[in-house]
Amino acid sequence: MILAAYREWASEQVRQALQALGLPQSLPLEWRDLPFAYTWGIATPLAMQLAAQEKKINPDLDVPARAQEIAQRLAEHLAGILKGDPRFQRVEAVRGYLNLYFNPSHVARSVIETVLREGPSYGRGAPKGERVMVEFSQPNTHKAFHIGHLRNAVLGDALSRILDFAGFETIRATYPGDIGAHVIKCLWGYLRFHRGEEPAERRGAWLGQIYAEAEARLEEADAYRREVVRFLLGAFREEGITPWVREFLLNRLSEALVAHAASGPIGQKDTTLMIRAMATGELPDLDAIVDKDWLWSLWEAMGQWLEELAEKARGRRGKGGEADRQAVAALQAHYRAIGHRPEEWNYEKEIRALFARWEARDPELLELWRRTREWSLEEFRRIYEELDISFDVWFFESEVEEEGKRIVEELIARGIATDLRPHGPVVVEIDRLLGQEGKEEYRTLAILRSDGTTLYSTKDLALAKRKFEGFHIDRSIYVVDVRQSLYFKQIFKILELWGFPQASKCYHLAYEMVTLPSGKMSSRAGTIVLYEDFAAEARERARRIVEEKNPELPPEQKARIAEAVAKGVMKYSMLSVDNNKVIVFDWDAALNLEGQTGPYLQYAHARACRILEKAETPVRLEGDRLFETLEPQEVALIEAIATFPDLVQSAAERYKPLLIANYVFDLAKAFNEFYRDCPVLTAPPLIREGRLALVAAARQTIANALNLLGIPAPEVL
RNA sequence: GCGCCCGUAGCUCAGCCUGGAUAGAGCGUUGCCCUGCGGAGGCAAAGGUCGCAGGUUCAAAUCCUGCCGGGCGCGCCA
Repeated sequence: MILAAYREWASEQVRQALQALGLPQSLPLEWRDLPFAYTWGIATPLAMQLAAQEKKINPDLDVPARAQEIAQRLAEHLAGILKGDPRFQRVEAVRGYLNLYFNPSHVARSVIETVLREGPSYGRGAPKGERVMVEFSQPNTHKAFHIGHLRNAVLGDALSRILDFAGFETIRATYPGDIGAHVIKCLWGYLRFHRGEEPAERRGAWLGQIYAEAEARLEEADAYRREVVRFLLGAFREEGITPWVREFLLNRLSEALVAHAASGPIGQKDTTLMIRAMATGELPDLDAIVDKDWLWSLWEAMGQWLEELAEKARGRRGKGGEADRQAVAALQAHYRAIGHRPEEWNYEKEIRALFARWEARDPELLELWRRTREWSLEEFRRIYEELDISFDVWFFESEVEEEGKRIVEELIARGIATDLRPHGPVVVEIDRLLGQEGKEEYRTLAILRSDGTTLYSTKDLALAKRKFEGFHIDRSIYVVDVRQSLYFKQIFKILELWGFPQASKCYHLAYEMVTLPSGKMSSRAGTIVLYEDFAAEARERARRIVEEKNPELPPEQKARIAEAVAKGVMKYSMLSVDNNKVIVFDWDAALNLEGQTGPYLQYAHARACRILEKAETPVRLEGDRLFETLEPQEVALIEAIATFPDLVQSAAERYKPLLIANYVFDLAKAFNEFYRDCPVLTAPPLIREGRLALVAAARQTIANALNLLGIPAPEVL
């Protein structure tokens, strides 16, 4: 903002110089920062561009030499006309660049004045008159809140803060997943293994454990079922089997299959699947087999067949008899090893029954859902509070289900969606609708299950409508992990086909996953890093260092500082990596308190506070002789301070909190270098006054920038 | 198969949108700096075929094309 004014002034001077020297003025003038440290000015490659242009007419031209010549002439001319201007310091031509240096004291004053005048608003952009909704943090209730969710929440929060500060009217929305398969599974696990239990605290996390346990048991049950079916279909071709045994088993099996096929259309379908599987030797899709009770009866029958076989084998004579007996014994051993576990066989059936109760709105189940849902939500609220993250709107998946179903009907009626029920789901064949059949760009999205129950997409369509119509937003940002990129592309396209003009203003801010050195986090393998544990460890490490550095502080202040440092270290480790980069979570790297970390920034802020506190004099900017001499470190610091407003706009435009994260680090670094080399309190009066004002401005800017990241800036660390 | 993302120092990452001077940090390693406002700091050294190959350009880590490695997506999951 401030620098922009200087840049404009410089541009005007260069334009006049070009005219005076009879050089072409057609090229757009570009300015860039000087690459050298501790200098203050801007540079333009204009002369190189002019020389390149001349080369088109004169191909033999030595471009670098000619560029330097032009730059030299411009520099000489500018030096002449700018002499005496208070803003100007010097101008030079280097390697074809035209470098223009500003009068440091002049700029210093205007920068610092601006910061001190605007205070917490320094860097705030003018109102844009545009309403933006940022949807972020969509954790599932009944599941654990882990560090992947943390990345999302921290990123969305920072983005919201940045957009708001940049001048957009920002609405922050969260969208917990409070219904769906995961909820049913969790409730099943609760009812089956933990009915009536309720821990006194951390009930949300406990529920997450129940969910993980349920998943594990279901997976185990699934493995069991597969083994059973594999044995049923493959026993006759096991190693060491004899023709006599094989024939017997195949006979019994075919009899059973024929009988089942005769039982009706379902039996026929199941039998077909089984026969095909037997032929190919591949396991059939278990979910496709409808009558699982029949499968189970087959399993029980298999036990009897083997008994029968064993009985008959006892009477077999000769060489073959021994082989037969051995084969049967092996089969029986295998059969017993797989075992008889009717409960596990039926887990899946129980889940389906629970789903049915849910769909029928069984009051008892609804009551349990409401109660347990609240356990999770109270934990989410506590986490958000802990992290200083707030929401203007709470959407719930459960609240948009019914509307979603209505929308699907509307889309069918308008020919956008294709109804394949009852043999398939309701789908939107997007590529076909766009007239690009054969292309695989948008593909096909299912928006309602064949049984009429809702999908994630059903609810998202309803949610989008609610955002547009209920909140009159101009723009809609979805902070969701990168795996859903195609999905959101599809949803936005459907919104467009549906006729929402805001569809083009929907943006999926994708971010990469948080993984572990060992790979993906998995609840099955028990490798999920809970937010809770991360935060506890962060607090503990922060507490230890506060204890070490400031043992004399009152305990409650130590606790407050540790809290702030923990927040800083967690958030910064999530924000200082670009969105599209996987964060491989490493405890020591994530919780390091030195180097490019949150506490480094907070430390710089605390140091500035300390100087201001010790000065015991108000910060003033009076008299003309301030900033007459400036150390390079002072110039660098002022420059860093001055770029903040531009950076805010850029971060908002590009949806990149990372820019702010990197910026605060550079700023804090500049401050620490200044701190080291430029004493404030012990300096002579005039210099002391100027530096004190600079410290105040630096402190303010660090605080403002940290605030955009949601990181607290304590006065004492 | 189709699509998206990543590949820069021993490790973790900025820089790429919008091409520009000697490619920057942090961690780690080595050596310094507290009788100065807080050493959670600062200074210095070592460390680079910017994945590879073409192309565009006066100029390429940056733009384009092709390849090679790695990750992810393409469900009646969310």
